[in-house]
Amino acid sequence: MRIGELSKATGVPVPTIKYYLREGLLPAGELSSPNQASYGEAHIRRLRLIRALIELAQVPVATVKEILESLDADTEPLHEQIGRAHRALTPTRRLSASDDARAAATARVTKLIEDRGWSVDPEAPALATLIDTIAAYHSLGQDNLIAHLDTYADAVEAFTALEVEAVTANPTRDQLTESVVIGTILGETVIASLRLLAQESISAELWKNR
Amino acid sequence: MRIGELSKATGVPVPTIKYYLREGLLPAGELSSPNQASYGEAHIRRLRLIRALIELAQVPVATVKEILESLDADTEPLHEQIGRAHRALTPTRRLSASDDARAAATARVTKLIEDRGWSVDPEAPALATLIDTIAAYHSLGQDNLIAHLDTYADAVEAFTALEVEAVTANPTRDQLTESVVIGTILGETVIASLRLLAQESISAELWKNR
DNA sequence: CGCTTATGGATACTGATACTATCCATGACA
DNA sequence: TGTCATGGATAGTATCAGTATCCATAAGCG
Repeated sequence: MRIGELSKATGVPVPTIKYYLREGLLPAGELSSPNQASYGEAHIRRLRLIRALIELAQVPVATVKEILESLDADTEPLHEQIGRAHRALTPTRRLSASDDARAAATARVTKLIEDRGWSVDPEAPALATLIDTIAAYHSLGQDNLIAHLDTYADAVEAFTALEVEAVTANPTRDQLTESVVIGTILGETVIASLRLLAQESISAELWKNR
Repeated sequence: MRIGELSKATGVPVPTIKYYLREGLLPAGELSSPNQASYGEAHIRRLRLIRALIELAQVPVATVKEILESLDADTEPLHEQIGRAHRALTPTRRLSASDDARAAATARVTKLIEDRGWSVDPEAPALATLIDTIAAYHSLGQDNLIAHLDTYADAVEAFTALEVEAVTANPTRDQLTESVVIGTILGETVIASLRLLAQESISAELWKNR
């Protein structure tokens, strides 16, 4: 397959494919001569994955590169490989809060994790994000919403076990790690969309005549 | 309060505040003379909200502006005002898929919505995003993950009713709409973080020695 | 064989986004 | 009275995600 066909097969413009090649998101095709390379099925798959991450999940190109690199690093132990992908998948979203707001939020989150018996790396970026977000709720005067943290955690527990299980069913290691990435990222989009639809539906019902 | 104090109170640099004023995110202070304005508590609150949306939830500045405008448009009926804010909150994330993949995804999603008796505007951006995401799962060979769509929907239903209820408890209309915005956006961050933590915890347990 | 078109590779350019920096005339305040 | 901050305007910057252009070469067609 030549680059033009790869472009047709995926709907990605040729210059964009060249850009991804330059950036190392896509492995180079097999060169048959200095200006002729051929691409295969793997390139189509990779390109689809790249587009899904960038367009649907809004993952920055540099992060996509990291993720793909960790996908291809199949020499290290599985849980480390996945951890690396996972870390790349977690955006670092921070917001400086006052010290005591942070302390309170940290306490709240620590308690939640303890109560549930989760084993969480204290360095996990998602942990910092969660704490900052709780602190932000507080500083925005929305403490009443923090009260529902356990409801969120319950709901999350309800599907996470199934997600991990579904992913584990993959026969090969490559497929497993790829499923982790896709499941983690696209799953977030699915959950967010469902939530918005459910909110719309419920609130339309409730506030019809206010 | 002068701009320098506003800056100190919120941690936002003065030039950035000026930028937000220029962009219309923040209402101008009350001018006491051509080069002297005073800002109040409302400005602090507004600025905190802006920063939370931008930093934590990665909402683009232009969207923040739309959101704030809908917050301030308290002449229209409540559900319309909220609908407008809600629409601004929903990022339009699209990915072109093959026609039959889209059709299948649309059917799947329509069925889900019907089964649950949700009333959803067919124009809702979240709907298009959901359909595209389902189609993307398929084109990435992850149909097995689509099987869990109902599990996600169950979990989402579990907290959405409570969320809407919590928000409804707000005494004034202004507070209610602001809560909707904060709850919708920060809630997403909370859910995403919790999910990542839960995934990490469960998968660490499961794949310790693979 | 010749001609058009596509290709790989390199380099340069673009448009959007979110700030920063600078400038200036004026005003606050010590 | 002098220093500093301020409002307002305009210009500059860094990053990101592509696009565009160029070139020498190669493929495919008649």
